[in-house]
Amino acid sequence: MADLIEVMRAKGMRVTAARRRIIAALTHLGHATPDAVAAAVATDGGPDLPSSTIYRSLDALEELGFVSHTHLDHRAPTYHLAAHADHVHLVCLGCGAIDQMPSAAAQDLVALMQRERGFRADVTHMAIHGWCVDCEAAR
Amino acid sequence: MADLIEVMRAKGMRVTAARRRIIAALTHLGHATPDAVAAAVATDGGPDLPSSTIYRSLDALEELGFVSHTHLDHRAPTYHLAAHADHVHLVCLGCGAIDQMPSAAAQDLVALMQRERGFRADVTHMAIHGWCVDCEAAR
DNA sequence: TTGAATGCAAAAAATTTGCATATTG
DNA sequence: CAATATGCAAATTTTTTGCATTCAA
Repeated sequence: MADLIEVMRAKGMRVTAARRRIIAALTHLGHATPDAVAAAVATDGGPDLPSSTIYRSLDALEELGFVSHTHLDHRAPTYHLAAHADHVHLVCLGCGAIDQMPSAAAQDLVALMQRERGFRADVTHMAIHGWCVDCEAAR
Repeated sequence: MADLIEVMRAKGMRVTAARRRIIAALTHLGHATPDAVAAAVATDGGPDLPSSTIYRSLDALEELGFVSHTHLDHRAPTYHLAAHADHVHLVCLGCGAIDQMPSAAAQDLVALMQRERGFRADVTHMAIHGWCVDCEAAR
């Protein structure tokens, strides 16, 4: 996190209280929707943050590369720190359960995309939808 | 599509004009946001469909398994017919370009998830984010 | 006939924007 | 001091819901 602060400054981006609190919330939550981030910072002792600040901060941090997001469920974008242990999400379409596997599981796919398309994929936190053992059995 | 109609009836689901038009729009468009579907049906000669009907129909068709959706970009869910040629989407975080590769490219990953977690993944139309050759070169 | 879907209007969510003010570097 | 970010209010955009009416089977 110390380096995150460094990079923010290096990029001319300001290290404000709001951003520190949002980063702290993400660190603590792991993954969170903008709404969940708002709820989290609301309980850290500081004043509530308007949603505009939440959105703008997440965007800024994402542009910087320290935060990214995926769509785990139907509607909400889920943000997380890039430094957060990287894994892919196995989202069950039946019960909604979310399992994880190390991103390395996708290394062959990544290599293939690189080789055939010159595409440098970021499969960190990628969401893969399907059916978990239990729901699959029930079908 | 004939079988789609059959299955709809078999499931006790009704084959209405609205649904036929929405299916036709998806067939024609390939991928489309609810908004794009609305725009498409608005030009097929019939009356405009209220967004509530668009949403409810897409949900119903998705539940049936004939339609599914992914999140290609930041905000909009993109729907497509399950029968639509299956591929994974390579979405560039830089320029937004969307390339495709056959879903088979992910077969190793699918096998791994199956083997280690009993998870039956549907990688059809899965979105993979990253950087295309050009944007990567520009970084 | 009768349950399923539609259409419409209104409500609820989610996200974005403008602008004056406060803060950071 | 100058540029950047915040806070707040308002506007957009997107999605959902209730309910009377219509339609498919």
